[in-house]
Amino acid sequence: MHLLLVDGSGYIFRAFHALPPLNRKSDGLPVGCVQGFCNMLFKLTQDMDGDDAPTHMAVIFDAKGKTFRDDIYPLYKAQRPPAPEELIPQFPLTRSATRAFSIPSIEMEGWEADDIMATYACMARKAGFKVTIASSDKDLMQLVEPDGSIRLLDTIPRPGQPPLRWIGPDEVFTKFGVTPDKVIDVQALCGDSVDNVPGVPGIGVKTAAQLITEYGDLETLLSRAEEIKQPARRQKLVDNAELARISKRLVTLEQQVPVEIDLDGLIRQPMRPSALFPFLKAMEFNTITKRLATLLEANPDDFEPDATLAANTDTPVPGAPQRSTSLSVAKAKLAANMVPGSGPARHAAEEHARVKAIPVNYDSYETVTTPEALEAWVKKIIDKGLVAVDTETTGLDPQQADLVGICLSTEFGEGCYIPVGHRKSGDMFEGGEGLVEGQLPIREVLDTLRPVLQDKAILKIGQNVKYDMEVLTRYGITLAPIDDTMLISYALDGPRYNGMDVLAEHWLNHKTITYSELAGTGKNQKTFDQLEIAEAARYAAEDADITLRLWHVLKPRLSAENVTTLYETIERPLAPVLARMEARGITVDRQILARLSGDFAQRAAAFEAEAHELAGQSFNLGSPKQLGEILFDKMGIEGGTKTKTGAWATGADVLEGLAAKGIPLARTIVDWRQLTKLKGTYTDALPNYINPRTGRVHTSYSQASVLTGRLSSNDPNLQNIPVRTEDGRKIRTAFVAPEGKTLISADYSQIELRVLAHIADIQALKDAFEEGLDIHAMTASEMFNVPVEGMPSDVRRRAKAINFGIIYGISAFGLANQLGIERGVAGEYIKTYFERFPGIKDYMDAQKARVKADGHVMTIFGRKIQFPNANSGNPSERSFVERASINAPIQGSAADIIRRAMIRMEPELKKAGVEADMLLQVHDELIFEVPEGTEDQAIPVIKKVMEGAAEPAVRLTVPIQVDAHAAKNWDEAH
DNA sequence: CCTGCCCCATA
DNA sequence: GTATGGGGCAGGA
Repeated sequence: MHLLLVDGSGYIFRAFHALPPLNRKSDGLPVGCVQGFCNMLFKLTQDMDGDDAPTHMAVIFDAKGKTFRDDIYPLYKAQRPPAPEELIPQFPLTRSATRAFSIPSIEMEGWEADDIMATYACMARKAGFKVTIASSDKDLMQLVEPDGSIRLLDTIPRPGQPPLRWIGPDEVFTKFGVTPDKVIDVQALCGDSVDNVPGVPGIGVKTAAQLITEYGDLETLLSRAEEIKQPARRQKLVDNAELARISKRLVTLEQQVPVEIDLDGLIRQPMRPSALFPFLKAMEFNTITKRLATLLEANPDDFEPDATLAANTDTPVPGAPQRSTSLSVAKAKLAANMVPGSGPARHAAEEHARVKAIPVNYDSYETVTTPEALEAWVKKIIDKGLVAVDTETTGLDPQQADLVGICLSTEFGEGCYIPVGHRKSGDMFEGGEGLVEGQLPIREVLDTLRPVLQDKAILKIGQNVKYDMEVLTRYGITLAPIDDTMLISYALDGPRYNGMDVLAEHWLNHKTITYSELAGTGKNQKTFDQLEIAEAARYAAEDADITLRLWHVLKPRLSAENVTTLYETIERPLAPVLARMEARGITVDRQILARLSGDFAQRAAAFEAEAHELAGQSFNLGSPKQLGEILFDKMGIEGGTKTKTGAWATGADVLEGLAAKGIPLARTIVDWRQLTKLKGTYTDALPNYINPRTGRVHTSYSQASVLTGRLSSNDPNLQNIPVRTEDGRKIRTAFVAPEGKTLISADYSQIELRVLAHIADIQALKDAFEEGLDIHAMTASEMFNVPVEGMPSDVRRRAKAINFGIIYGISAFGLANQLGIERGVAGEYIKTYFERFPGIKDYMDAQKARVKADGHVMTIFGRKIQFPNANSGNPSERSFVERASINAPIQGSAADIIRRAMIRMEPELKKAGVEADMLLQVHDELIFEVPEGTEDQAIPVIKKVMEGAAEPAVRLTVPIQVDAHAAKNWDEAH
């Protein structure tokens, strides 16, 4: 028994590249490839004839669409150009050709041809077959068997070489330097630039083969990577272990594809003139027709050309065996990836168990107070190639806090604390005087550690490393490269377990010492420099120890759960970018804010007096409770609603309603609230955030707080600076460029609607964006049959609300509230919208189904957004999850896009020779500071980076538009 | 002094 | 209808 498997897709591309480009038949259909394909197929069967002729045969093709490999690594084969246009109609024709030759043609959605071939080869070998795979694809070399039961056959003509070249174990060894069973391990390390398999950067086939030969296999190599002598090579492997594991999964062929045809279905059939000649004649392949006519002793004139083949169809050839029609099997997830017992998942589980089993031992921690001890730690770090680092400081503001100590750990269960800034508790007014004795001088410690902290070959692991980076930057140390357990956890599980204490509790079942236990709480809480060194050391060294443990638990999960790409391409590189933005800060004009505060205070006081007058009594306008009682109890206004705790609702929408009903007090309160809000939250608060050292305001971005992947900003929050009202915008005028500089604001136009159009594949929306239309007006025109020209503003406003509603997972209830209309009317609007844009409903239903089935939805860049209560018994909770699951991929994909833009921005600006400092991010907007007069150089670069940020990982099917303006303050630049 | 609630600023 | 952070009030320590 002998099975011949033909790599059909390989044959097509070979035919395409080997033959003169445009060979068309008389009706213009390009068929050059089909012709080449037929010739090669025919020649192969002729060449294989003889004593050892195949008894079974099939041609296997790649199916359209994604495979499980795209889930593992979205960049897989990402840089492949799309198939040439003239090739596209020829794909189905090659299937028809195969069937015309009475050979089964097999392809399955969700799998590559290689997987199907691997499956058949494996099946056949077990059944005692000999297997030949006609392909020169090196990825198939992993299937070669030492006993010769599976071989490849390379039939590409090469000058000076025999037409048929067998590839057995020896040939594989020549190519990869290892036996066939180790080929995947080698490929995992060296990668493949053609298919975009990453491998370990900087490791080629030779090095890979040498490493695998020495360590036996990939997993052993990775677990013992720290033993490698060459520092650079060791570091590459330690850093990129997960990438290697991913690569291995990408190159490993699946041998368990659920094929529908068994081996008996592949028994060779004689060529049948009734199948063959109608096809060949339709294709107008005269030469091969003649040759086959001779061979089969048939007369082609007895057959009519198959008319169905004149067009571009995949109609089966009449008379061809039924079983050989193409298969289309629904994409199924590979069992191997789901089972916890398999490769990366098992590795992750084992690491978790190993780390968890070792209890925290505070006695094992060391306090470093001598140069010798410090040197010993440096040596340990160099030997190990990685270190967990944590800094202890006097406060929480990374732009102000002073360094008090550094903790390190190279081996979990161990750790040290290096105190450098503990102060004596001297007189209480000065807050202490002088350093506690017995600490190494801070300069000496930093100078000793600097080489390892900046060493490219030593990985620094931290929890919320951005903080430590900012502190250390102020002491002249650039911490790099880094890994961050908080960000790894965020990439895996979202913001669910933020904070090291929660992570330690959850993953290690260990309660860490809390800072309150150590330093007290409230206004008497000690700052870190006031703590006893011995006490501080336990807490601090534990931080480093736990961080390293968490890293060992969490890092392997990245590859086991297909999150490596997200982490490596978005989260990890973003942290240093944010650190620099925070360090730069932005100039805020104190005078402007002070003037505004005065103005707002005066006007608010007038409103307050007016309100007391109208209410007929004095009361606290800031108390919703008192206000509600006055409006609805004392004044007896009808129609008030209660909040869920039973208090009167007095929100702005309620008050607007009352004002419209002719209650002047309501309007007065709204106006008063607006002014006091602006004053309290902005004009009074912001000046307190001006850093005395830099004279600027430094917000802090949280990279790991938001479910959808957005950033959040706090202390102060610079992502909610007012913009909608005139008074509000005045606050923006206080955000200024310093002398000699200009601000640039660049914002994505309608990014979320564009993302929606792409994800949900809504042609009407895409067309509108392509044509640069006013999207809300277009929607209004579609929905209400009103021409865009001269459209009343209220019609557009309604459409705009609906568009936003769609993004938010619309409900009739919510839309009615927003527009102040009846529920029923809102329901009709939604119905009409779904009719006009039918794909939207499909998208929404798909997300709802997905979140129920998987417990998560995904952005286009593979960020998973978890909804643990997707199947909650509580109906309102469930509806909430449904709406959020509709919104999350849209908001999240947009968030991923701007994150990618931010990561690329600095290098691209530098490359373009443009000096521009990125200062702020406000979800769809980036703010820069540039030297005055260079705006026109900076803006095009900024726009280009932002507009192209999705590429090449995702090719968006809508244009992305960024608007950018320059001015001296944020209000005018926006 | 801490916490929950209400309200409101942004995308 | 989505996602946040923060100020002020009120109530319970």
